[in-house]
Amino acid sequence: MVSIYDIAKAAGMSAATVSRALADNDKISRSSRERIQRIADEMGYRPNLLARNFRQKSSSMIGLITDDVSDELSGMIAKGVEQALRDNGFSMLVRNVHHDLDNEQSAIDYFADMQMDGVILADSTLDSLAEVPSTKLPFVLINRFSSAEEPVSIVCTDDFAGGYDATDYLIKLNHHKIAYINGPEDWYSSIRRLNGYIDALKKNNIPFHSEYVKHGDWFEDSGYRLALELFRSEDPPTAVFAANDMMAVGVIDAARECGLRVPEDVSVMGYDDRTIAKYVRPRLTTIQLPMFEVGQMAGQVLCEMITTGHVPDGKSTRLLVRGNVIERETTAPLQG
Amino acid sequence: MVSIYDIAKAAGMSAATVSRALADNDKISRSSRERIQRIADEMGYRPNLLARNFRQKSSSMIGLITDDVSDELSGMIAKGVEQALRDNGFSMLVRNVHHDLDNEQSAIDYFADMQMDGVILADSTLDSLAEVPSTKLPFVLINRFSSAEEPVSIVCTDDFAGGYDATDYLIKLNHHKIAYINGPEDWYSSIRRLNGYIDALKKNNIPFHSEYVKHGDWFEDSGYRLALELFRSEDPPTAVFAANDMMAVGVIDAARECGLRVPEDVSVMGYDDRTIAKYVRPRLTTIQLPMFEVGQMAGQVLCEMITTGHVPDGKSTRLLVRGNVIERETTAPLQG
DNA sequence: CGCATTTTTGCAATCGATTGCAAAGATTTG
DNA sequence: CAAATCTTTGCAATCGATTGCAAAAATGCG
Repeated sequence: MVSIYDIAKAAGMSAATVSRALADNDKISRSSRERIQRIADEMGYRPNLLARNFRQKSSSMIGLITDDVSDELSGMIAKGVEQALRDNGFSMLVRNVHHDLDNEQSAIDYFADMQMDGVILADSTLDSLAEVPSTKLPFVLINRFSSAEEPVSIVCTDDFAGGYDATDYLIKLNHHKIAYINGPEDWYSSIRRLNGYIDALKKNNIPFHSEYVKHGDWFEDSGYRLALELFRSEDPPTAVFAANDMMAVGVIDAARECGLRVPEDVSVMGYDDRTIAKYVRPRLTTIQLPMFEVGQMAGQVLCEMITTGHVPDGKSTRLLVRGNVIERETTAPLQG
Repeated sequence: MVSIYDIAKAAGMSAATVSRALADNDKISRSSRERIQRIADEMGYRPNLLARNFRQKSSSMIGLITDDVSDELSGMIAKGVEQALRDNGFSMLVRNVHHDLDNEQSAIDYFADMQMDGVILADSTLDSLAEVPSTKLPFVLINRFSSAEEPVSIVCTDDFAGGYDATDYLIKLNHHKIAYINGPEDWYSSIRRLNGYIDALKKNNIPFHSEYVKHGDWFEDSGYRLALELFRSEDPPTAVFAANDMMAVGVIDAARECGLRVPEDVSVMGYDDRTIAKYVRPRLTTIQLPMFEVGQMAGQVLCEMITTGHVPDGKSTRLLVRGNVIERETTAPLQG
């Protein structure tokens, strides 16, 4: 490998001059600069970034901690993060921690030892126990919360608004008997979506019936079972809002099983807008979460923190990203 | 930050000794080793990996080049790669190149400058023009081919076998009129799957009808349109095999539109086993590709190349991974 | 031309670790 | 007890760049 010393020798100048010339420093005369540049090209010089970064005490890399990149939403986040980082001259190291706090801590330690410039902690499926990570690196949280005192930067999808918008959309379709199949009770995101649901009912003067709220486990089958209960109850709902798309698919199955047509007899609303939402029949109306943009924002915020020297004003940044209702085929105005 | 020199001072020994002690080198007496270790812990010493890697001329990182991590299959590959790398003490830098060869080249250059230990080039959607990358780094290709002389390592899903197995599965169900909706004609993977389809017909003494082979563009809608043509033709097929799951969903739509029941009147077979296959109704029978394992194997092979010093025997390694038929609800024995 | 400025360049230290070789210290052995 | 051997430690170089400061060269000006 050719180093700046080799170039220096070939050019009959010092390594310092070569370094500055290649950095296009204007302390070096134009003629020397061009000559050195040319020689470097001829010799096929490539800078050793490890050496440079080491000297500079910054790796120009940031670490992305995620539970599982192969999850569709996490993948979108990763893509957005990578995009923003690249635009800012950073690159992205990924570590899947599989819902394990020990893995997470060891990833953070590794990042710190590697002199990473920052960390993004994305979308922990463990959000019930999401904590502020212990690290001195600048970091940004995605869809996680912090109970700590210190200011943190967070980019989050707006679960409350999502719950509200979904419910409000169904109400606008004249539905009053709207059931909500939530995720597990102890998840923050579940709680926030539920609050959005409740708020939408209240704002529209629709009484809240606790029998209309069920808690699933995010999986299809729980949506199916709980919807069955709802459809077979005394006073079945005319619309069901599920807290994710998988459970919504289960709801559609349950409706079919009960001889109910979707959307004519019952409307179904999902959440997340995963790919499956476009492929099930009827196509699922759902809340789309712009995860790519969320990742991008998180990346951007982190880069700014790094560039400008950590936390802006020593204050927490909290970006709430609102999703959109994507109207497809599982919702329709209430008949009669 | 505390360095080994700080520890050396505190311990009254030289930095060399500290370095060796922490590396658990047995040239250092047990007592010194323990004392140094203890002091390091007390001072909260963390090794600077950038310095270490720089000195060692190896970053312990490998680069993953992919078109788009947010694609489900690429995400699975990335997950498998990361797993294998971590097991071997490497970490993974990801770069999305979005089907752009310039991006790919610049990513490779960056990786080389960064002193990465290797590169994995995954799953180019551009496979028609997949070429051997120009790099001196050890690399492994995933689902790509090389037209070059030099030996390369490749991990690939077995498209021929996939095409064969899918077709054979339908034949075993007594179908003889089997249509195949392929991807674009100029994709290698399309060609190989088609050959598998043809071979299965031949082995089972079923005449090949070119009217039964159509070329789509991988998207749902092309599956729909081409299936419509098939179902409305003179002699409609009793089974349709689509070269991916998206097009298969289109086929199901077309069948429904033509008043054909799936699977009673027509069987439908997909390819890839994406998540949507489990969520469409009826659930899609398809060829499952173990992408996680593919990624893992590629990672493993690369780590071995790096550890043992590049290409084994100077010969190409070519691992072909066969998928499995996942029986679900869109296929059934031919009636009557 | 000589002195003051300005522009270019080089010296040498530095970042934090690792490592070959030699030296010092400890232990064994005849 | 001295010589030989083995164990433990330190010196100093090295990896490839960057950078503060000083020196050298070029230029300007009276």
